[in-house]
Amino acid sequence: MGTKERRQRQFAEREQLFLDTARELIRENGLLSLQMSRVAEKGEYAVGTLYQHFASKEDLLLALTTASSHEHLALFERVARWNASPRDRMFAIGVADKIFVQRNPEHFRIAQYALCEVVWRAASPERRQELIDAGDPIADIVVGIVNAAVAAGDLDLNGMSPEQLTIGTWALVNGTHNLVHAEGVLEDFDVREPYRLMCRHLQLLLNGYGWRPLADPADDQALDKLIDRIKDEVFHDLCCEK
Amino acid sequence: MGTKERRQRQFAEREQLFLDTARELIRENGLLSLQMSRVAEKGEYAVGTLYQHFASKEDLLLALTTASSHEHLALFERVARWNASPRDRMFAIGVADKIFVQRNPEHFRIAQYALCEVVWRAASPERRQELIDAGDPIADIVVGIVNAAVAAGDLDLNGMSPEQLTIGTWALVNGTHNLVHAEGVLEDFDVREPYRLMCRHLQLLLNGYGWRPLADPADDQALDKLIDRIKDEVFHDLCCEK
DNA sequence: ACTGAAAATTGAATCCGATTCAAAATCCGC
DNA sequence: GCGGATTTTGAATCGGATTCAATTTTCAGT
Repeated sequence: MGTKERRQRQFAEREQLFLDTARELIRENGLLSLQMSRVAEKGEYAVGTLYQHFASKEDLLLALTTASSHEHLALFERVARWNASPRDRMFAIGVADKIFVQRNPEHFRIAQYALCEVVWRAASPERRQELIDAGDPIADIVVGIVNAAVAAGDLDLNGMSPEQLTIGTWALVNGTHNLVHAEGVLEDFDVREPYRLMCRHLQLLLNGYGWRPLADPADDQALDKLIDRIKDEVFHDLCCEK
Repeated sequence: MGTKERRQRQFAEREQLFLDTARELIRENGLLSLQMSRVAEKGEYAVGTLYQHFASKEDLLLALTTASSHEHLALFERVARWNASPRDRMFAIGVADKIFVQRNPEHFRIAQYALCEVVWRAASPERRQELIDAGDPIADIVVGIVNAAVAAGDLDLNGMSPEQLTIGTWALVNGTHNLVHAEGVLEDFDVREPYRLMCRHLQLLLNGYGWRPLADPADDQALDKLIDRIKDEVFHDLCCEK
């Protein structure tokens, strides 16, 4: 009597297929030319079937964003499980973020669009809730590390809540992502290593919170060693690049 | 023989009318339900006439963003002309930004959407260039103040260029704007005074660059006095709020 | 004031792609 | 193998952006 279960499984598999197909089409042709009929065609189903899964194009876009967020969370969870000092884990969050961007190069373009009023409002409440729910545990992990850092005496929040610090750094990180992924605007604009700049500014922010400096900024070797250690201990199976 | 000139003037006036009308419709009904036919109707022209001005809906959205950016620039130019220390002028930039947001409450929602790949790519190259050009002088003013601050010994860039510092702070400011203006996502999320948080983080950043603290953070009165002075000397005709 | 070519304006018709839904195909317990 | 339930299909519909032929207005020349 496993019929129902099999059907559910097949349904879930097909949803994944559609998500992968859409992502591939976006990667190939850009978000602008994404068409529901093409997603269906490339997935080798009729449009009606695609609409069994996603009530609208907007729902599909939110679902894509949510799926990426789950991958994002999975990376952060490795860090949360990593048995290391808050200082090292906070740095590992940065490494995780970088790996996430590498593995989901289109995520921020899609997310930026999906969160715009026009797309957000057009999507169904259920999909919106899913996306909200996907973000919470990601923030929770960062807040947890901040709390651990405070407990370890690495950080002095000076009356501010861990959530506030997290939101503030999120604003910086997200602003940088948007800057980097802004389509075209910056074509002729020399943004030199914006992520390195972001790291520096994060460091300055954290220093402002009494964070013990991670490493002597001039000591690149110590930094590289830490990054290698994180890649080795936390993301060993994901870091193919040398 | 001023016929041509008059026609050009009338054309420009009508363009302004359409922009105002569109902004009003967005304020009333949201970006999602903006329709070209409604803009034309509310402006009391036929759609064809609207299309004389804007090649597409996307062009209209970029034009709206560009127009707001010009207002943004006008506020910053007051600061640039203000005869005060770099430190005070940098603070005045913050005040200018706040006034801008108050006077253009829908700007960031529109801009966030306009810069998404989908809208950006669909717009005409001319409109895109206009928007890019509108942003440059805004950044230049901030860079100029940063340079003045370095010259005055208020700021130690430590090898970083003023442009880089400006981009980094832009990422923080813009990330905060996006956070605050994100539609709906944060409905049930307690973002306590995100702008105050941003100011604090900006302060920390600038401190990290050796910026002499603006004021004793505990000395609210000195801060309020400075803000009052800025409103009085720079924005006297705009600050209606008590 | 009148005329006709040029410029501006109009809005009905077109187009495109998202979405629907009645029909056809498939599944599954008997 | 049957028949009702479920799933899939894709042609038809729909909504809104965009076009463009027809109409109206403008205005220099008379």
